[in-house]
This record gives sequence, structure tokens and C-alpha cells, in this order.
Amino acid sequence: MRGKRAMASEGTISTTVRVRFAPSPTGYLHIGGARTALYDWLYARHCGGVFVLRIEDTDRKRYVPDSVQDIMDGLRWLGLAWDEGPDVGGPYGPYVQSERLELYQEWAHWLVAQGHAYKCFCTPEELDQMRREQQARGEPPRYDRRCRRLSPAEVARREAEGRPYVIRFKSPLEGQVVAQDLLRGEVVVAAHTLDDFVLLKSDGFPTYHLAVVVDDHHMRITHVLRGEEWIPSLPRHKLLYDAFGWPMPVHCHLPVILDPSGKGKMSKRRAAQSGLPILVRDFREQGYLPEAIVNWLARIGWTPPDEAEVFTLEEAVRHFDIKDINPKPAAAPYSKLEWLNGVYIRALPTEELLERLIPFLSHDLGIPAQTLRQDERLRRLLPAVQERIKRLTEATALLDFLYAESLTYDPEMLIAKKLSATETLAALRAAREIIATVPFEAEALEQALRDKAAAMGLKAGQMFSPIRVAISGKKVTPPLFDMILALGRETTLRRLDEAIARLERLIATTPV
RNA sequence: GGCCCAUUCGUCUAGUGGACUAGGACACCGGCCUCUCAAGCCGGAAACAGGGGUUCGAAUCCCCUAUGGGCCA
Repeated sequence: MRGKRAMASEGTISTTVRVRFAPSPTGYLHIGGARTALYDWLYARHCGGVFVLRIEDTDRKRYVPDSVQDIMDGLRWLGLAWDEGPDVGGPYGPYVQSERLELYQEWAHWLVAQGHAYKCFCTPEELDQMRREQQARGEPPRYDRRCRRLSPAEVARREAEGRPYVIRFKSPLEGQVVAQDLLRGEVVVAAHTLDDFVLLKSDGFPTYHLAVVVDDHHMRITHVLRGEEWIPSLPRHKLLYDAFGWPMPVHCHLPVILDPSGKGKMSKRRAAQSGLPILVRDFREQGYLPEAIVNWLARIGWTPPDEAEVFTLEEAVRHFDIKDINPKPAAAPYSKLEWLNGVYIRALPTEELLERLIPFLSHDLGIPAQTLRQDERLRRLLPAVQERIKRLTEATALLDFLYAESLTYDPEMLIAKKLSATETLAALRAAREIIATVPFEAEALEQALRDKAAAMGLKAGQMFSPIRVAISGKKVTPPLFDMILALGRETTLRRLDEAIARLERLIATTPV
């Protein structure tokens, strides 16, 4: 009994899908990285597998100190939790490449010992000169493999002199390299187009090629889903797996996300120009919901079997399949995100919406979160606000009239469509009278104001519009009677009086 | 410049040889609803990059060209 179960679980372990997301800490988490992470995560979860986070920090020149934190915060905020990673650990750690240097060095030297790689003593100056000569001759610049032909004695001599060296891979001189991509089939390249690429730099740090292959193997990664920009290095990785004698994980290159114009990869600079968010933290600041972002990201390049536009993460996990990914690079459809975010906001329980809104309102209005949380007037207006906003940042403009000491607006705004200032003033005075005397509840007020408007020969809108501006200072607001009730009779009347005074002043100072 | 990848409405896409008069979504336009703005409902315009093949038949398969993108330099 016990033995049987153990066997079964062992069988499971050997076939467990393991997928990694391996960002470089060279900047904050951006939309392209998040999409790759999402697909990695979706595939791992779909297969009941393991999602690994690995930090590829071997490029020390481009290291941005707080980017690791930003990447982790961003992934967590999006709901993409990892099973193994730098902070949570795991059986195949450490999960930060700069902490695995001996491993790479060990395997690089192993390749040298096996005759698959060699030490190269060329100095930067030498390489530079070589490149210039090649260009002068009209040849493509490429390492000419001069150190590949060094005799063992010569290598030993230079080493004894303490000359620094890199380790280069011995690429095959002829033939073809064939690698598989799950989405595109065979990627074939002539071997002679590959040069003897560097595996280990002179400072002991690995290059991307060495580190990624060593780590994917040692971390038992079964599926590599990564950005399309890595397709050109796939043949090199194939060569490395063969040289190591390791089985190659399944590789699948995900289409890149393009700038909305479709004219190039999303870049920080371009996004800044258009004002569109590109960093995950930007989306957060601009009031997008993580569930909407994830839905949107998933739908760029992937369509669920039922072609649904709106779905939960759980549904995406259930249906996600690599075969359904569209390999075409796609322009980020921002207007679709705008719509989706509105859909998600409207679907939120009101109480939940309030919690998500509070940080934004508190910041914009300068009011403590606790005060806002207990504000009944805010709660009353919330359902109307929920219908009207597409982003959390938009709520302030609909609610700030509640908290204003006094309103600032152009008195001209008070004047209703197709009415003169004098006629508007009359309407406002009538409205003030009604609101002061009629029972203070929505239906009674509305009915009385409509009746009065009709009696004055006005359309309801011509009566409502000046009131709207008088109590909010704006032309676009939540429904009028929601505002009046939230504000209370006293404040409403005070603002109407103020509006009447402003209109009177306007009329008095306007030359006839 | 070299190598690689891709190519269906403005955008995201469905489509895997006949069910295509090419479907959906966003955006856009028009209408309804309406106290503003939204939301909602109804309707509209809008695409197989081009050229050759293969086939009885091609958005779908092959080749070329063009365009876009990626990587390297």
C-alpha cells in the first residue's frame, strides 16, 4: 500500500511540468515581461506544475538595484505567485544567478576538458582591431577563432603568465543546427553563421547562454516559454545542450508586444511620449485593476476555446494551451484595456470598490483613509460612481464636490442651454425655494422641480443643469438627486445661494 | 547589412482545403433610453498584403516579392 503510493507520487514528480520566469533586474517590471510571466504562470498552473522565479543578474553593468523588488511586487500584485524563487527558496536554489557562479565556472571548464570549448586570451584591443580589419574587407565582423587553434602548451604558457581569458564554445564549422519551437516548428540555421560565442567572461561571470542552459537543466525546467527576442539564440542553446549531453526542455517563443502604433517593440521612451503606461507600477498608479490587466494581457495573442473576452484567472488556467497562442507580434490594444477595466470595476462588490478607491481618494483629497471609510455620503454616491469610471483615478473628479470648502467655477457655466442669464437666475431661485421647503427625499424633490420647470415653461434639464453646476461646480457629475441627498439640505442651499449671488453679479456686470 | 520570425477589419482576434455572403471584441459612426456624463440595448461602416502555382475547389498548402517585427553587428 505504502510502496504503491510512493511509486505513484514518484511517477508524478518525474513528469511534473516546471516553468520558469527569468527576468533580468535591469529595470522595473514592464508589460512585456508581465505577459511572459503570465503565460509561464498560466501554463505551469494549467499543468498542475511548478512556477519558478529566477533572477538573471549576470549583466552587472545594467543592474538596477531596486528592480528585483519591483518585479516581485508587480508579479504578486498581478496575482502571479511563484512556488520557488529567491525569497521563498526551493530545492534547486539559489534562484539568483550571481549566487551560482561556481556552477557555471565548473561546467564551462568541463566543456573545455571535453573539447567542446576553449580558452581565449584575446584582449579587447585585439578583438577591436580584428573587427576593423574584417569590416575593411567587407566581411561580417565575427571572432576568427584564432585561440581555438592554440596548442595545449601555448595555452598552458599563457595561463602561467596569468593572462586573463574567456571561455568560448567550439561551434561546428559546417552543417545545420536544428532546434524545435513549439509554435513555429523547426528553426534551422547554418552552423557557420554561429561564431564561437563566449560562455564565461574573464571576470568569472557567465554569459546569458551558459547560465540559462546550466540553470534550466539544474532547475529541472521542462518548458521554456520566453520572449521571441530569444529565437536567434535558440540554436546556440541547442548546441550547448548537445555538448552537455542534457535533454533539451520544450521551447516556445512568445510573440512580443508592440507599441500601439505597431511600429516596434514597446519601449519606455515611446510610452513616455504617448503618456501610456508601460511599467506594471504605472498601470497600478493609473488606476487599473490587476485582474483587468491580466485578462487583457492574456487575450493579446491567446484566445480561449469559447472566444470569451472576459474571463477569470481560474478560467484562463483551465483553458490555457500553448497551441492556441498566436505567434504574430501584436500591438498593445490599450483602448480594450480601458473598456475591460470598466467592466471589472462595475463587477466589483461596492464595498470592495470602496476599499480600492480609498488610496486614490485619500491621496487626491488629502483626507485620511479612515475618515473616507466611514463617510456615509461617499457610500451613497458610490454605486453611481461605479457606473461611470473606467479607472480608479477617475473617482476623485466625481466626488471632490463633497469635500470642497467652496466651489470655484465660471458663473457662465450656470447658464442653462437656450436660456438667458436672467431666466437661469429665475430657475435657480425657484429651485432654491423648492429644495428649502419640499420633504428632503429624492422623489419628492424631483417631482416638485419637474412640476415647477413645466410651470415656468422650461425643460427639466434646463432646471436641473444650473442646480448641478451650483452644487458641484461641474457639468459632468453623478445623478443630481444623489448629489443633493449626499450633500444634505443645508449645504445644498448654501451652494445655491452662492450660485444665485454669482449669477446676479454676472448679470450686473454684463453690459446690455 | 546578415540571420531569423511573422503577415485576416484602425486595433486585438476566430478561421487548420468545401459549413466564408470571412465570425467576435474594442475603438469609431448612427439610433433608442435619459437630469449631465456613463452604463445598457439596437443598427452601421470596416479585413484575407501582392503575384505565381498545387487542387474540382484556397484566407487556409507551396514558391517569389513586398511590408512589419526580432536578434546580431
